[in-house]
Amino acid sequence: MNKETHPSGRPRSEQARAAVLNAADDLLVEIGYAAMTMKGIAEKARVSRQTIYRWWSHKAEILFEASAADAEEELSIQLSGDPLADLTAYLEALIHFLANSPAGAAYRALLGEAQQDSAVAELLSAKDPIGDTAQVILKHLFEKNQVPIPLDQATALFIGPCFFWILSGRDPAGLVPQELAKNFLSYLQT
Amino acid sequence: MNKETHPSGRPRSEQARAAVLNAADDLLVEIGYAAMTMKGIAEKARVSRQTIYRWWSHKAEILFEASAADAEEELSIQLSGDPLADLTAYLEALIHFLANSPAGAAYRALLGEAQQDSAVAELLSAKDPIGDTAQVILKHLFEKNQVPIPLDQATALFIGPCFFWILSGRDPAGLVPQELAKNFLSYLQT
Amino acid sequence: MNKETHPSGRPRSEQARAAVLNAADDLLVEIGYAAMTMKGIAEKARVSRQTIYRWWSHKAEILFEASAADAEEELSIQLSGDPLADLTAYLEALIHFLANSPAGAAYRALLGEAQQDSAVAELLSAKDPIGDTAQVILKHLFEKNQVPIPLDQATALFIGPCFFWILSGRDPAGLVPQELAKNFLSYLQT
Amino acid sequence: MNKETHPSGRPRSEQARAAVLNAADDLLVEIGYAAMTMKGIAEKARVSRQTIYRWWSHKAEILFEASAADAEEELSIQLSGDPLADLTAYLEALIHFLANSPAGAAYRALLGEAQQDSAVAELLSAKDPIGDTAQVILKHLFEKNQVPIPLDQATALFIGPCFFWILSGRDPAGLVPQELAKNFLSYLQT
DNA sequence: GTGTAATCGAGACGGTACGTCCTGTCTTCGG
DNA sequence: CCGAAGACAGGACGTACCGTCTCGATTACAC
Repeated sequence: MNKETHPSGRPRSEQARAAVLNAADDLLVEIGYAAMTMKGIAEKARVSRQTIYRWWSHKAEILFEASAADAEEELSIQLSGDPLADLTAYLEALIHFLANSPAGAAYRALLGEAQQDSAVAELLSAKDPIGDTAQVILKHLFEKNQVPIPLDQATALFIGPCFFWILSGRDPAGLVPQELAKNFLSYLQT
Repeated sequence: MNKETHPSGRPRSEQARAAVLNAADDLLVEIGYAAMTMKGIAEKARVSRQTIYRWWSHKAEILFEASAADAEEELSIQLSGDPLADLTAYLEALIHFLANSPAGAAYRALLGEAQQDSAVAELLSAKDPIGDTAQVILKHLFEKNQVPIPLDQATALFIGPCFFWILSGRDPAGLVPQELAKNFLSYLQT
Repeated sequence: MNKETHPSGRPRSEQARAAVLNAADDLLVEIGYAAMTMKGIAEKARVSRQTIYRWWSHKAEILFEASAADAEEELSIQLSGDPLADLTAYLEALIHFLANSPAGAAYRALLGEAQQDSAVAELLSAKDPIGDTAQVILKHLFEKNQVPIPLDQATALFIGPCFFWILSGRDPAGLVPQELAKNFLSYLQT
Repeated sequence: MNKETHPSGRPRSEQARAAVLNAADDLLVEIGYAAMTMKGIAEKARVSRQTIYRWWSHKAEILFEASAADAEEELSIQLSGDPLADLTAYLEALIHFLANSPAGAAYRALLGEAQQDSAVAELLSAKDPIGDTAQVILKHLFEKNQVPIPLDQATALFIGPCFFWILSGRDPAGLVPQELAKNFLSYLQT
């Protein structure tokens, strides 16, 4: 038996699920997170409101599911092995993600919501697209050298400045990824 | 003289203004930003809804006005002249502000809203309590030494890690202000 | 069969409909038409405001639906066949209706509103409780004798004096139904 | 001393009074009675809201004062001495007044309000433009002949049918003043 | 002239209803 | 059991008008 045994009754409609996630994605770009409503998503997806509430509890949850894969992909870079190049590449991807990508807009919206709503906060800490991908880069980097600080603190030092810069509304053009990467590397060698 | 001559009509009630700001402050602590409503603020302040809309356009604007002074004060530290001590003290204040203070909760809420609402974004960039106070510390620090990078980028490097750490929902106990300050100083000397 | 097949979705709640009409009826008696509000009706009926707006557009429409049946009944008299007796009985019913009955108060309110609001005017002309019932009496009367004037003009001659007397605020005790009926009959014989 | 001795202080502005009455008149024609507001009148008249409330208590009161003179004039006909001609002329004036004149629209609005608001009812019964003018005609008519019924009841018989016809929303073109007058005269001779 | 007093405009105040919107739940029918 | 449709109670939205209030400015009469 390879298939999950179906309990009984009509199975969940994959079509409805996809329609909801697509609608959420589209609405985020079209009208923004704040203006998104459960009702709006349902109508855009041509899906009953009840169906949405059956499978998701917040619009945050929908958006998270809708954008997680995109976020993961946008922040996954090809590792070259050259530390400076890899760090720079990651920061470039991160800046683009946070400042220009729809998935990044979703992330910023969710992070904003997470400041107030602990359910959203848990969602993000369970699977943090930025923290997770950054750790992959750093873990690879640290395998060669012995490093004096914990991985998550290194992550904060690495991406914190970019994060602050963009979330506080500053112009992303003012950031120079290579400088930031160089600075981070020099710190590690201290 | 120096007093603004009253233009015409009944003057604005200072009592109403204060009542609204206090009500907003109280509600933030009691029920949180997301659950705050204009109606709720009006009722708590024993003020007409129209009176609120006459002077503020968003709950964000009210909260901003209500918490700006507190934020400013909490982030203003006594400068000792010792760079490491001053930076450490500021970071301690910042961490407490972001993680534990009501004014900090207001700030995080506003920052979250700013990701979606450009009106709130402007509000914050016009008078950013964190950026502004951090710059004061750094400006003072830089007067002695020539520094190779612009002030605002130095600010990002200085506070970015803390900022990321807390906003991404990590435990503030994991931060060691003195280490962060030391690291920042060592970077400056490169 | 003869039952309307239910189109789709949850069917309209008969309970809510009745609660609204009752609430409107009660409020008319308790506080009067002018003081009635959509909000007040909703609260009294323990019904959502939206539910009211879904089915009625004005308070006039609610009141009309609530009082139409009562009005019809109060103005329907048993025909005896004796012209003078029938006309007198109708005028007595009409005077009581206009001057003392809640349904009559509703009618007077609607007629007042109709002077300003064409939507209400249409409502009343589509189903005018007074005009309609009076015509029934007169039509029956006219079957025997040939009558030289149109039915609606005869109606105006018949009930116009009572109508004017009461709506202009005069004391209904000053009206003598039998005299009015006698006068009307003598006119018909001219 | 023929002038009321002025008590003290600034005297009432005749200009403001006229501006308010004109504004009320204009607004009645432009937007109708229901849409008229005290605020709207004040703004149209370029007058302070307080000034209005100082001298009038309802919009009904304003409108009454604004239209009373017009109503009086429109319903005052030149008496020829010929009963049929005079009655017909009056009914023609009445029909035009109720159906087409702005002053008549004001009257219908006030009468509608009077059904609900006793303050307005008193206003109208104190100085009823229709009842009063009709009585003038009838009183003159009755001076010659002995008449068996009270004046006010004769008034109701005379104008009631027109009154009902128009207020119930029927087309005034369906009324034939001369027929009504003839009918009324024949009744008097019974 | 110099009060004194009631007027005027302007416009803010606490209230309250408006009609709309969205929430999350429910009740139908049909697949 | 799922899903579409849509009605339900509830409650916030931002607006409008209510009638009252507090201003400064104006305009009369009385001293």
